Amino acid sequence: MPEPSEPPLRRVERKERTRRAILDAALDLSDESTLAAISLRQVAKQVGIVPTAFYRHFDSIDALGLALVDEAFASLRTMIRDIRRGDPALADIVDRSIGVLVDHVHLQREHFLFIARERAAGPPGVREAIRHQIELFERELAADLARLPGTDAWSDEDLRVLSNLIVTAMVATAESILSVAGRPDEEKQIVEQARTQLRMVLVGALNWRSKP
Amino acid sequence: MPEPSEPPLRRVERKERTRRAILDAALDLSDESTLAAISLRQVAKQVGIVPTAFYRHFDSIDALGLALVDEAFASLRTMIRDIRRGDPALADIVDRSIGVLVDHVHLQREHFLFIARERAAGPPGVREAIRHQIELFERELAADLARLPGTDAWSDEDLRVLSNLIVTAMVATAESILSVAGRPDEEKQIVEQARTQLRMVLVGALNWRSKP
DNA sequence: TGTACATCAGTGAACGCGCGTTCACTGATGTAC
DNA sequence: TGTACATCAGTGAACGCGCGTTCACTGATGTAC
Repeated sequence: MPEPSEPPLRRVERKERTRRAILDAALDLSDESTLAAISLRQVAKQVGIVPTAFYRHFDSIDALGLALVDEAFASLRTMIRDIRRGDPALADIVDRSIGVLVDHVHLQREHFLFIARERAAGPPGVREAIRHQIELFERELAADLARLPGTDAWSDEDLRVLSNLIVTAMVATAESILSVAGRPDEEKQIVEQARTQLRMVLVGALNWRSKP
Repeated sequence: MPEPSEPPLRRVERKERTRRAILDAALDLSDESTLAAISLRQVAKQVGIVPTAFYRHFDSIDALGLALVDEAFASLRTMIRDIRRGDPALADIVDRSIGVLVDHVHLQREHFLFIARERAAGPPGVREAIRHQIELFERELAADLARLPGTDAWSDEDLRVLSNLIVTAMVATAESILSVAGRPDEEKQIVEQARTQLRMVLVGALNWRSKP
């Protein structure tokens, strides 16, 4: 009697598996253009289900988009946790942060692409959700910055402004890395550029408030 | 005998007028989502021509997209010229540059929206064209920065890095302004934030190379 | 100025296709007893 | 354990619609003589 290596899946497990396949297919297909341009039928075809079965999992492509935003930012949050881990000695904070960013851009390539693209071109609800998540990141970064030595005299406002500048530069760095995928020399240049930028910004920050 | 106020249009003039109407309609329609999601028939309908007449002017929606990139950047270049005009006294360069940017974002709202959106989500050729144009801006800005006092000892590389950081921050500022359209209070905050960021970056730049 | 012909922006019918959504259904899985 | 019924993920036919593209055309404008 052959030993069954895979126990049969429960109904809920099968459903979850199809849901995953739909999310993966949508992420994959929208990489070719954008969420706004893919059809329910394309997704269903790629998953291997009949178009009407889609409705058992999502109300619309827009609802699917919001689920993808949640997923993408969940994976970004593990990145932030990695950056936070270890002590924030100012000396190597730049190198370590950018190192983690680069690693995650490669590991979570599709999620970064999705966010970069739909932030600007997604359905309104999706854009809004992404904007909100990025704002949350800025707030967290501002709180982290407040813990660094040398920022004691800073106003909350200035912390947020600096945080926004850093997040903007990091988003742009991630986009640049994605746009030169497969050309390691150009990527190295971008990474080096990001390091220099972050250092320049920190030099500016450390010399801030000496002026008005 | 009534005096004819409008002389009859030549055939080439009529054609040019239709071409303009097509470009305007495409810009208008893609504002609702993205170039990748609008159809030739939607454009034709908005212009008031039959779908097949579209082909008298463009080979495809993609070709139309490239024409829009050219137009959008032509209008951006008038902005750059405005910023360049007048002497580059470091004192008010930040306020003046951001003032011009804000004015142009309002005047050329649709062009800025188009670039922000299609940069991330447009057809590949369109993305490429936008990326190229932004790179040209960075080079020009680097050349301008080289003429400022205090950058004599800078390497070309560092000038490009600083230029990229500034352009990135300004693109992000333009996007933020567009996203809060019609809420002047929030816009004021964004503009104030952009000023502070640019000053922080310049403080960093002025103190650069004192370090390694 | 008048005539004959060429150009060409825009027309309109037609095509096959993929779209989102409706509906009644099937049949395996789950549950109550 | 066995039976009877409920649930529900996925099916398949059908709908009306908008899509890009083809083709032969019209008729106003332009040009040559």
